[in-house]
Amino acid sequence: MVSKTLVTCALPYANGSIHLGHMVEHIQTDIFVRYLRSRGDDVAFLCADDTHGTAVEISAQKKGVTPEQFIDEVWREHRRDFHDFGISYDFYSSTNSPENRRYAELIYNRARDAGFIGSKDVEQAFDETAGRFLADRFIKGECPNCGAKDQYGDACEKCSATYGPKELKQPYSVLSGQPPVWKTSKHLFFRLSRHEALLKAQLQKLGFMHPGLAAQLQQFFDKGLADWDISRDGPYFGFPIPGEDNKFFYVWLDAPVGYISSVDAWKEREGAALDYWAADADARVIHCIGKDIVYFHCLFWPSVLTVAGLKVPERVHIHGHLTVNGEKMSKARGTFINARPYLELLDPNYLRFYFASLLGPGPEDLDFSLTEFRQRVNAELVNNLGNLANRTLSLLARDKALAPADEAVGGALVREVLGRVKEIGAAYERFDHRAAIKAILEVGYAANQFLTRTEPWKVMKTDPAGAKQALSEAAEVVYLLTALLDPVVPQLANKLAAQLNRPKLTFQQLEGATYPLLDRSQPIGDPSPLIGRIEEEVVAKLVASAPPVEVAKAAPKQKVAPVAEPVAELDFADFAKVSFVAGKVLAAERVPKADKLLKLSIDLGEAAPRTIVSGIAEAYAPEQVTGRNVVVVANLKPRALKGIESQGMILTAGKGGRELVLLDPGPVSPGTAVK
RNA sequence: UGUGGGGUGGAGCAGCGGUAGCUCGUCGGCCUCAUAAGCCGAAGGCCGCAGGUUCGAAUCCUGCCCCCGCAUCCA
Repeated sequence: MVSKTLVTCALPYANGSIHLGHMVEHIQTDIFVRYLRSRGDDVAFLCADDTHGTAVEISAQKKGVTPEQFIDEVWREHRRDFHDFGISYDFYSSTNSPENRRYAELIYNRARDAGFIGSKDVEQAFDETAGRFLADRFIKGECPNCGAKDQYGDACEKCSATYGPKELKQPYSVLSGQPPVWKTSKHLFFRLSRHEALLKAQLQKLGFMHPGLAAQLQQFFDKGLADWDISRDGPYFGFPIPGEDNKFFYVWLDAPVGYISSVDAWKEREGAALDYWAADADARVIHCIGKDIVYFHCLFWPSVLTVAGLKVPERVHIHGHLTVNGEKMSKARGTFINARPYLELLDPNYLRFYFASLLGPGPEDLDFSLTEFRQRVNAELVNNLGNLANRTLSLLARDKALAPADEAVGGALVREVLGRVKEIGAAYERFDHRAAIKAILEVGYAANQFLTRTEPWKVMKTDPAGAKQALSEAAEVVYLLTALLDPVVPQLANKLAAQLNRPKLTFQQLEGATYPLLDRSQPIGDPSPLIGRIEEEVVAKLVASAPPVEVAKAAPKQKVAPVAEPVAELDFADFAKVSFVAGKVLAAERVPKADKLLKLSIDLGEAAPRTIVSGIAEAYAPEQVTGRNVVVVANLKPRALKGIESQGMILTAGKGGRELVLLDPGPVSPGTAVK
């Protein structure tokens, strides 16, 4: 058993606000950490903002501030959000810190010395106006294959041809609109492939990660581990690479380093991190991440740490994502709920309890259903547990005195609860918070039953001592709840403790504890309702409240969320160029290896039927479309999809996927123009 | 199509070889200390489908269907 534990959450990207999706991770980890602390472990709980990269730079530019100013403001906001949700970070740092730079350099230098850094010349587009190299997605032009305009530099969205950005015709920079020039630049690569055997072994290590997800990573070995481009040419918002001229670490290199450097920042001591991260440190590291960034944490990160002579995490706990009312959080549906609007409407303990009651140890998604949220929290937290405390303490509050413990009469209920403490702690430890909550609720039921059975409010009139005895035993259970509930709803545990007029219990104290736990000579405090119910109207406001503009894209920054461009007005002349024609589907078949595509043969009244590939396979089976009349855009430039040339497009209505309907021109003969 | 996860009463889940269970919700009754809380009871399921193994399968095996995520991909 090691003496110290470092626990981290994934570093939120400094390009947007904290939302309820983030909170799933930070709340469950906070529960885990609070349990470990309660049990007496020496835990450091750290996190930081991930601040570098082009996305942040561009956001800052748009706002007319420097990147440093931008991330500083976001950092304050993030820190406040987490604080207000009761996330008990020992320190919340930033990757744009001197400590982080130092460790990024240290790791890089060690990797280089170990021969793990290679270099390769990469010819890249350069924007002379903007004075910077252009990543593939910052350069557009005409597809060399099909001539489609405004295609990105790596692949054509129209004909799915892949090519290098240099092959684009009429290329232009997205930043300046000017044609780029071609420059060769040296890029540095991390030789991940050298660690294949080591990583395979790492993934097999018991308890390191979810076995199913480890199996999924197998595909990367099958494809062959690719070496990893870790350098970007300046100007780039990040750290310069030592020994190189105008080269910077790619943001994903220095981001996880934040797990290390935040220890130094927290301790305000250079090298403090090595207490945890040195290969032989008497400590363990546990990361908590979402399933979207498994690759980085379970392949790249262990490899980097190993080559740098540092400790590989003992455990990477991977959780699922949050859906709202069963669907992905969406701005359009108003279900994209940020942390701040939630806090303005509702007590954070509700959400902490609700998430806890749903969170299992695995990577399954969990749903924030508004009705479920309100019903469960009201029934379980407020009615069962909150009311238990209140009904017990209210009766006791008449003179605030407890009965002396009498083991001959009482203690059965308390002993029963004590018998479950271990199980509850074990559940918290494996992130099976819903199992912990379930057990705690059973404690609540048992105590409520006990009160119904002993009827102290009635007995009080005939046998005051007996009633006191029963109430005091119930109060013991409430006292136990101060420890059991503390990881999930710490503020409420504090409140209970205050009403009992005692400090709250810890799991450590509960270990080997026996009845009675309460010092019966000490009076209790003033009871009051623990927490009120969630009102339906308030929950409704949660989704009704205008969703914030900025969408925080959790981790993979390389995927920039597409911004909906306003639909440009179209001249009638241009519109008239489009030829809509009625057609009849003669045959349809699925396209192999594509679950959205159907290959259709369509009669347009021409000499030969057209082949059109359409993304309707999720909504229609081949036999369902055969024989149907459809509307076809007949003069669209042909484009290859999955190697099949599609000679047109069929019109559909709906948002896509399964929700999609073919437009029917009615009973007209193939070739009839549609206007 | 590949890959991972999953299909158990209205909802969310547990059970993973031996009489189908928990919470929420619904309905009925009891109680009145308590935040219109609590307690008791009821209705509601051929455990995705079809085979097989077994004395016995929700639980093991085989095949299939459907859902979700990732990959591919959606003119």
